[in-house]
Amino acid sequence: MQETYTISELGKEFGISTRAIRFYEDKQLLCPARNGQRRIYSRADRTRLKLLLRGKRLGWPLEEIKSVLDMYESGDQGELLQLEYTCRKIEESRQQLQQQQQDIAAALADLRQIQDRCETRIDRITDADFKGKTAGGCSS
Amino acid sequence: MQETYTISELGKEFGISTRAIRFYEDKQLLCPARNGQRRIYSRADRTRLKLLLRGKRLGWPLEEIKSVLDMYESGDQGELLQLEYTCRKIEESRQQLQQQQQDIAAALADLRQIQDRCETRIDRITDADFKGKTAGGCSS
DNA sequence: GAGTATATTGACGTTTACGTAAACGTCAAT
DNA sequence: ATTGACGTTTACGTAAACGTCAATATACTC
Repeated sequence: MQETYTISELGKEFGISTRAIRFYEDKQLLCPARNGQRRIYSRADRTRLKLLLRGKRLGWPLEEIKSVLDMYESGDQGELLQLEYTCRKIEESRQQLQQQQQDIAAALADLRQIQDRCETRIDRITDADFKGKTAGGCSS
Repeated sequence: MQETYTISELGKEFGISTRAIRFYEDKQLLCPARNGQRRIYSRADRTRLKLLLRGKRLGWPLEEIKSVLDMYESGDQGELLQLEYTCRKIEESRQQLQQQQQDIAAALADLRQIQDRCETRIDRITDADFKGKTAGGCSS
């Protein structure tokens, strides 16, 4: 594994644009070193980006991702008030995650049901050459 | 439980604005009955809205939520091609959901770690009146 | 040292998901 | 008959998260 990365390397690796990466920096989610103008990303920067994208997949807004990312660095230092604030934020995030877990479980269960009905129906059509009519739903 | 609902009833129940609900209708995610101008929501409409909001909590864009919602109604009827398309969409959604499950598990594990470090640190400060200095991270 | 590739900083455009305000209808209560 | 609560459409505004140029700088390479 490399020590440092260019912006386009990271872009390719994670399948995002360099514009996006610079945008994240603009919003203080990243702050890579510089060689003159050029940005140089350390392994830590890469990890931060990786975590950032995980947050995105979970549908979090960038600002929330930022505050969570900041916990990683403030978790073992800082003032008492800072720490307590961080702890509260963590609790919030946990509850949100647990809500999401339930939502996902429910959604997966629903999808399984639909899939079953769907496949049964396909079998019937392809096997017996059944015919039916379309109806219902939100007609356009 | 009621048979029908007004727009503001649903708004209150789910903690969203009536504007949002009308917007969802605009985007074809809902299509309630009407009494003249007034919208009348059935239990099925309410369920649709409930599922819609679950999708939102999972960070899905409205258009994707729409296509998933439409599966609920097209799962047991429609043409062969329609059904196969629906099946593919379901597979996609499932994979996304499973990715999210992993992300959440990882995020929860990370949070636990940070929380531990955080609490240990708080204990040290409050118990022994330790002092430290702030540093690191993305300085503003 | 001219060309090509990659980088940078602006500036403006775009899409999504609503908020907000205007201007009006309807019905019940006062 | 007017006040107030609720509803309607139409239209414009906005914040987030980038995309898309354009103009410019730096680096490699033949």
